[in-house]
Amino acid sequence: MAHWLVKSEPASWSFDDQVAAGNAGTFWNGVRNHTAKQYLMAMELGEHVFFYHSNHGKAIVGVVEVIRPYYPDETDPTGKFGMVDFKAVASMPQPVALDVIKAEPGLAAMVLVKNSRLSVQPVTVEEWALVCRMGGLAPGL
DNA sequence: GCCAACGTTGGC
DNA sequence: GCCAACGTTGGC
Repeated sequence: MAHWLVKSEPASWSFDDQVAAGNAGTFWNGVRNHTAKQYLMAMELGEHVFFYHSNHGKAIVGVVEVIRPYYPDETDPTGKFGMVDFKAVASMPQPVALDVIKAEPGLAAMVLVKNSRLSVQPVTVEEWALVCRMGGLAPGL
């Protein structure tokens, strides 16, 4: 099972919005970048994904689960990009802020640190476990 | 197919 | 609100 991280501007779509969508979940789109698309396409059913708030927030605030793998996004006029469906799984008891991530040597290689503009990114098993621990979340998630 | 110009993202 | 980094576009 691979792990991932997606970014969302909370003013347009926040983790609270995701939680409000309940177990039925909802689509997550807005990817207009081919690298991000590659990762989005690689997501499999049941995989877990960190939910990061960019700009206002700048913290990993929760975990979502892939409940429907990649499918076309009809709102994309170019027809090139697709989306997945997520449902909220857990919110971080203690959100893990970007400056804390940057200060943690074990997370220095995170894509979030190295390529801050990529909106969908892979997370290694080690990074996943460490961020969960820092956020006060059970590592099994 | 190269590369300059432009647009967008996102941290500060 | 500014600006650096990066992706994309389009002229050649």
